[in-house]
Amino acid sequence: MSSRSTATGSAADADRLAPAVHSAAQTRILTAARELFAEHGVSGTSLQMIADSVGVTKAAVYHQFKTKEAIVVALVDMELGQLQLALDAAQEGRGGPDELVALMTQVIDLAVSRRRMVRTLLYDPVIVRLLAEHRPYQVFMRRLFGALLGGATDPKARVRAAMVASAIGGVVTHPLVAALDDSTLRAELIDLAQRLM
Amino acid sequence: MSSRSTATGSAADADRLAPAVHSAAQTRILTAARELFAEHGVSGTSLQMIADSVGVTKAAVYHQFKTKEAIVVALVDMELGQLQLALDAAQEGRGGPDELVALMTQVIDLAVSRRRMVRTLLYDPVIVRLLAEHRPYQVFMRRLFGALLGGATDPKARVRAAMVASAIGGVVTHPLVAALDDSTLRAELIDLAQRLM
DNA sequence: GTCTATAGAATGATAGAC
DNA sequence: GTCTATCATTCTATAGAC
Repeated sequence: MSSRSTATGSAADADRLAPAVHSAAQTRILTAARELFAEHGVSGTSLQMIADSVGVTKAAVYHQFKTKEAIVVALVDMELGQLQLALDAAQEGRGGPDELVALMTQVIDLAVSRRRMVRTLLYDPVIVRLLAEHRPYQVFMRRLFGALLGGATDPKARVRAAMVASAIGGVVTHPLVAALDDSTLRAELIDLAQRLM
Repeated sequence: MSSRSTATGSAADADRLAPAVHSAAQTRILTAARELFAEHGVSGTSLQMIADSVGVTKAAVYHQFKTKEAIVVALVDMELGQLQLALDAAQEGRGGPDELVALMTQVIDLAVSRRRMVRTLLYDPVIVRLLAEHRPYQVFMRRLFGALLGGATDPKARVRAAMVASAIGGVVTHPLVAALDDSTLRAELIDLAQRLM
């Protein structure tokens, strides 16, 4: 029926990231914005650039999204929504070390397939602030980190979890592996991640 | 006398990052800019913000640095200059696995002590483009990656090197370890990095 | 080394027509 | 859903006085 909300993991329904539906025009804008944000960052991307990339005027963009921040929020919702599904899938068969391995694999799959957006999502100052200030994002990030930490909160566990998380996020954005194709990168990452745990 | 320029390592003198000398006024501006760039990113920081932070007008800032990019370049020079010294020190006693361990330790020290700037340096789109387009930076990054790869260029080595590099860079900026003090963080990082190699 | 004042372009955002 | 036209604000950058 509804989602579980136990002490160990998933959030209550009210705190879940709601999957938003977008019109065709909105989708065109979001697709262009994703590409531009990935290349220039959020602050480095103007509404004029987005409008030009879509092939419409600024006014048309503002008709679809009230503010620039609304575009950022819609994009973050989409990306984190994917991550939420991955986390759900990993926690499906609950408990044990299997959960962590499953989570790792899911996250690696996602990170590799969305390489271009990962850096922006993890490190762009505008998005970092957004994630820190909006309740639903806070709740989700806590759940994700919780799964990564597996209950522990000591320095050793924190550094290890931070390392696994940023190693995955960092590798897929690293110039050294820019030329590698997705499947090679994914295979190597899974191999190395398991050695880290 | 002058620096070595063998096949394996250091760059010729002409390609080394030259240590610039700055006036007191310039240093005040660079210090303020470093803090603001770290928090808002380069694109998210205006010259007005820098001027306000220093306590002068924009015109005074422009008197010290001809353009905003000149400020970015000066900052990147300073930070990479530190890294260059660390790389020099690590390659002092040449060869063997010792070099890699020494490099790791040096880089971790630097990354931990400059936590706030690391994210900007590694991931800010403006700086990423700067590093990719300016010759001296390209040369230095190649040298650094070369030391990290230890000669190998296969996918496995690339992913491993990218992982070590981004694990260090990523961990020190990660919210999970924000509360840890420098020495704890450094110790845990060195421990984990060695297990990665 | 810093100021006032300003130029000229670009920014985010809105009103109203089609 | 998109357009033209416009607003107020901010942006980088410069000229010239002190």
